[in-house]
Amino acid sequence: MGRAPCCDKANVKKGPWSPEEDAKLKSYILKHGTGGNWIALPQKIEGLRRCGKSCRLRWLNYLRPNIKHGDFSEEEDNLICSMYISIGSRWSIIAAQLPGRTDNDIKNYWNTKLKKKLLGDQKKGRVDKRGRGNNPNREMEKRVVGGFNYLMTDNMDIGNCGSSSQRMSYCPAMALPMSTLLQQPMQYNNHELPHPSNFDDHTLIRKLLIKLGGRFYDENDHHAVSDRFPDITDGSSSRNPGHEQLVNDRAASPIPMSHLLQSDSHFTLGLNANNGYSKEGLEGLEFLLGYDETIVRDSAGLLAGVYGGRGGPSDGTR
DNA sequence: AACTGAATCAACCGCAGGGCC
DNA sequence: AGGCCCTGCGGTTGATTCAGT
Repeated sequence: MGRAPCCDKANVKKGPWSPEEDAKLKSYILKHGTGGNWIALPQKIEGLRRCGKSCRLRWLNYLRPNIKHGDFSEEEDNLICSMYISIGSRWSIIAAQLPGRTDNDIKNYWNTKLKKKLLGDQKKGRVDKRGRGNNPNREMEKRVVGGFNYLMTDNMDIGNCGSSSQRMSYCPAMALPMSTLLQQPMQYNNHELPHPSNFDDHTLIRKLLIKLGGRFYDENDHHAVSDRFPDITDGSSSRNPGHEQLVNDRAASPIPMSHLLQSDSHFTLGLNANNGYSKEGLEGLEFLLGYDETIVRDSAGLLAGVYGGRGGPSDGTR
């Protein structure tokens, strides 16, 4: 049983591409196109002993025209961070918003630089020879990211952001300036994984949640919409096309807080272990919020509700 | 200058999903 | 309906480069 290999592994070259290989692939594709079949492509190129998958990757990430390499701008940083917080590691979707950037580039950039920037520039804990391994930072990152992903992705139908034709595309109202995320760098004991109760930095995440949650309203609170949705009325975050329409749409139908707290609500995060939510997500969420169950429940439900999320069961797989 | 650990990034791998037969 | 094949995606690996001592 098992899947047939995509190519004859014994007869294909692996590893870095040589300039000659690049030239062959590039000139062929520019002349003839890919023919809609990457697997068959290498056989058509004289002297190119590469797997079709490898050709595709090389073309998409390096050879195709208008690829942008090198430093990311502050604008790009902001967009990547806010989109990561919004939709998680959907690199291809994020890349689609950054002309000339590839998903691989963005992924690498996030993993090597932005994540550290976002989480603060802590000293390293125990690491292996290659800087990987089981150290407190990585563990914390996993949990923080797990919490973010759970909050921001698992409970949201991001397809509700923007028009249906732009399903899975960037939701501009969710963009946060990098400065917001960085205003309170994380600090913790370098030598051991901090227990959530000692993890002072959840205040940063809370700030983030509060900022995001600011789009919510409590039906018992009769403040004007403009008080609860300042970014809608001050125009400060309207640099993205379509933003104004989107926030106006939201202002027209803010979600009552009571929806969050109904056990059968689409917007509620149940904390019952049997409800199917991923353990990893809940742990991350708890970690982020210092095991404050009320805040965990309210924030997750709130975020899910704000962004049209469905609090339905999830097995944690995609 | 040499060594070592950390950072970077290109490339690989396995899987999921969709299209086609 | 079900199996096969291909594409695209995200996670991971490993070679190379960089920086610190």
